[in-house]
Amino acid sequence: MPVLRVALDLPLHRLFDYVAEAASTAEIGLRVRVPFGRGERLGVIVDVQDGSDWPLAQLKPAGEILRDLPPLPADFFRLCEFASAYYQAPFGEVLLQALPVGLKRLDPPTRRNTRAAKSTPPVAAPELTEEQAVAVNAIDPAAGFAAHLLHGVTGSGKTEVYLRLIERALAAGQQVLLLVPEINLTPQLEGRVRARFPDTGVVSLHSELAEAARERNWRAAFAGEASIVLGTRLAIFTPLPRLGLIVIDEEHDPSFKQQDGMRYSARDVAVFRAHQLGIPILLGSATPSLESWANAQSKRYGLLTLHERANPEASLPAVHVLDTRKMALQEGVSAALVAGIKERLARGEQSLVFLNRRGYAPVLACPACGWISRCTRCAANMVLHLADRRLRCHHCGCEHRVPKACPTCGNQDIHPFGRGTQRLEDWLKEQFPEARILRVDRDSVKSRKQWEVMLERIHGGEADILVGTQMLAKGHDFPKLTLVGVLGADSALFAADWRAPERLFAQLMQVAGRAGRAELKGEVLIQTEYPDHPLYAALVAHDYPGFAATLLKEREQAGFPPYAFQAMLRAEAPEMADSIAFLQAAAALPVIAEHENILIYDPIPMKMARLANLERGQLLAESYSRPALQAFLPCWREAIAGIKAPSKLRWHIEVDPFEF
DNA sequence: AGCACGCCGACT
DNA sequence: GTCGGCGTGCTC
Repeated sequence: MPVLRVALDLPLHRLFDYVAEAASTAEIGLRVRVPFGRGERLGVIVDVQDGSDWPLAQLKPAGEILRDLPPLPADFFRLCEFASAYYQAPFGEVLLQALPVGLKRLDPPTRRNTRAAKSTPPVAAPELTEEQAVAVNAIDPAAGFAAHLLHGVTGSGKTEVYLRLIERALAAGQQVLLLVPEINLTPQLEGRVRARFPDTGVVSLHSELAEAARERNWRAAFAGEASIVLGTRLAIFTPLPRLGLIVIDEEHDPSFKQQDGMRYSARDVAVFRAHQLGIPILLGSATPSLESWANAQSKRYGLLTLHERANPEASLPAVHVLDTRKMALQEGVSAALVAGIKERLARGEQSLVFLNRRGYAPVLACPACGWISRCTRCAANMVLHLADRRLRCHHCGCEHRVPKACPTCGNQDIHPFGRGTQRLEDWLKEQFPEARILRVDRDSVKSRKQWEVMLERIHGGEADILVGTQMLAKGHDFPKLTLVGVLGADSALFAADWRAPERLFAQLMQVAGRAGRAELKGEVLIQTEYPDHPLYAALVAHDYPGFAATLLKEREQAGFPPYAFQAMLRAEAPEMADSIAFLQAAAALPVIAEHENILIYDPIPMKMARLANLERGQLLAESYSRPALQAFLPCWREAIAGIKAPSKLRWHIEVDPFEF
């Protein structure tokens, strides 16, 4: 009797075998109901064989094979195998995570009708600039795998390059996968794609889509009915029968990295997928990740540069650094910035004040006894939100009412320290009573709908001053915006996380790009206590390549990625001592000595040591050789699984870790 | 991960 | 005397 090898959604690094009455390799890739333990589960048939490693008599008979969906193809399995091996994640988990929830249910779902899209005339393609044409022509779809980095400042017309390449792929009968960091923050990109290709099936795939819509879109993509798939990181695992091109917009964006479950980088998985299929991949950014930049410098990736803004009238904004040590500040705002805003108000132009800290104030404190509003569950301060008079922990989400007096000494005179967007908004309202001020952060914009309404109001000229967090920095064209002020950026300069400067540069570059996109000249004022920091010098000079070269040199000297390859073992338990003891045991395992070129650091508490009542530690494993690290990790993982630990202890391995 | 079985404290 | 705590072991 044939034996089915079945992948199940379990945290186990193995497959399960079942006997089937009649099955052939034609069934590989189909879903199957199988008895498991005392219940039943849905799995995916990964192989059909004559025998099994297990005693045949112990194999249970497989249940119904579901045939409402064509079999998942071999290249999809190979993609999941790669991710599973690379990220040390169980194969079944990787595989089933790629399916919409409806397809993971035991009962075959009822099929829904897909409605036909109505046809509208396509929006005409604008003429390409010379640099755009060079970029488009550099990518040869017939040449097989090639990765290209498209480096272009905001407004240089990267999207038009994507659209031309998409057009070409569509003409060749191929599907295109376009990945974006957060689809809800860039509704206009989706609009642009649909407007340009009105007769082509365009579907979006992201986590905020309702279950039914996500399944419908996934099916359309898998069936090859949709030729353009526009999605967030999770879309990289969609099986696409005719995939011919992958485009990753804002490739540096941290949201391509999944931060829970399987901690994968959708960008890296995408490069593997393109390589596996022998198709081109285009990575676009104004501030590429150092990894991609290094790959372009070493010619592993092609480098395509758009130096100029597509609209020649729109010059790059003038960036000025304001040394706040030499000036009096009012509520953290310099007189120069106030004057700049005043000027814009008089001219009927918009200003944006960027402060990447939401809430009213980051902490509430008692000057008499030194009490501060700490979260009881996390190693973090509770942020004051004055709008609803609550203290909120931005890490675990717990919150409570603002106390009227100090909880420890009873002092009535407790005050907020520091500034968030709400406080800034209040102060700006006092300063500019005649101005219309709009605050844009996760507290004021909670849904895609609200975000669209907000964008419309900004575009419609309903706001004179925008106050906001990095939400405001994401790819938007505000034609009347001519001044950007940046507050409180310095803290990232000296952060323990060595990736912080790279992120700050990208963020500031992005927010600076909001200023002066049309015919109006833009100005950016950055308030800092470190005006001579090379990061600000690079911003003033609009010199990403110079800044990247400096950072890469530092990374090389320090032996950091991309010059070293890392994996982080993290443990969390109610007591830090248990987490650290576990990590110490992992650091002392004999498998480490059995592998060459593996360096294990000492266990340390994480920067956010306590989160939601769990105390967390981490242990870094490093190698100068990617293959050496990859050979080591599965052995290490297995040995770690054998360590005796308190039952409440949880652990995971993160390959290519982000947070330090 | 679930979900069993399996041995020690406070309840009808 | 039982209900139930979660410690450990297994799932083809």
